[in-house]
Amino acid sequence: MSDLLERLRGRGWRMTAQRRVVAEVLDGDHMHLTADEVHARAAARLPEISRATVYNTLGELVSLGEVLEVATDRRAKRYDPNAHRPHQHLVCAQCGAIRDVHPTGNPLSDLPDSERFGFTISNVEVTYRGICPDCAAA
Amino acid sequence: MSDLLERLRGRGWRMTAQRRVVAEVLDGDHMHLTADEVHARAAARLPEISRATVYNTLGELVSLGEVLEVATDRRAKRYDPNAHRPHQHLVCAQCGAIRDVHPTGNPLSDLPDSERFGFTISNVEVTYRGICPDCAAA
DNA sequence: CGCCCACCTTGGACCGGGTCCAAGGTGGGC
DNA sequence: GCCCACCTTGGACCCGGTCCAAGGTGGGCG
Repeated sequence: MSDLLERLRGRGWRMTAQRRVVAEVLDGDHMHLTADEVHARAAARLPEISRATVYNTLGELVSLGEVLEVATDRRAKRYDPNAHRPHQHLVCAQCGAIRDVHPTGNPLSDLPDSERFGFTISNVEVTYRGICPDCAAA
Repeated sequence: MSDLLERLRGRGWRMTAQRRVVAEVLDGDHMHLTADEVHARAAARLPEISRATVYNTLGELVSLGEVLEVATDRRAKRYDPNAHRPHQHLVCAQCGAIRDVHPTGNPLSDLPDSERFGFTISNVEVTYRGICPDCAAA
């Protein structure tokens, strides 16, 4: 994702200060930030960026396939910049910490035809839930 | 789930007309209703039942383990009365239809220790997404 | 190099699902 | 049959997210 900006420009994305800042925030640590957290970090560099623009930009990055939306709880969506390697998520039921994980095997092969009800399945999401070491210690 | 009412009474649940109606709505067809849909069906039998009571009752049924909350999209939570047989969900990406499915194998065994980051994992949710036959035909 | 317009940004209103609260009602043990 | 702990109610409120009309600007073209 490091040359994200080039790729976007190459796809005809008009480059603006706001979009650059949002892309750079995501490109930093590989975290799972909420839109509000992205907004806060972006605003630290570009104070008057609006919430609406952050939402717009995140939405575009998602539809360009550069960022993944993850909805592991019913609070805010989170944005995962690790869009180029397939993975699943491990979530702490207590503090909400999220880690990317890479299960072996293909979960799709666990679903027999008789359990597919004629659906054309395109995608499988797996969420592992448990208690993280920090919360277990506390 | 057919003697749900007995079980609840046995657990010291005070029986009221509202709770009975909500439990009966869920006990009917094994569907995945939203709270508003439960409210609508309950109100058909008990016209002045309030939204708040439906939410309270659903919340209690969930914490008693009699009903499962399923959050397959970011719209309303759905309530799954099939709490006594473990299963996963198959969701139509277009119309939102949901089916219970029973994959073979244990998805937990696909996650090597090195990918568990010290978490104590208690639960795995799998959501299969695709297009249902009806939407494919249209 | 500068113009110009298609596209972008903005703040604020609005939306929908859900939660909270204080006041009034009622199941069911005694 | 009484009484109170527990339940229900409607309405206010919360929060994440979306929409909109008005104003700003990147960057292709001459």
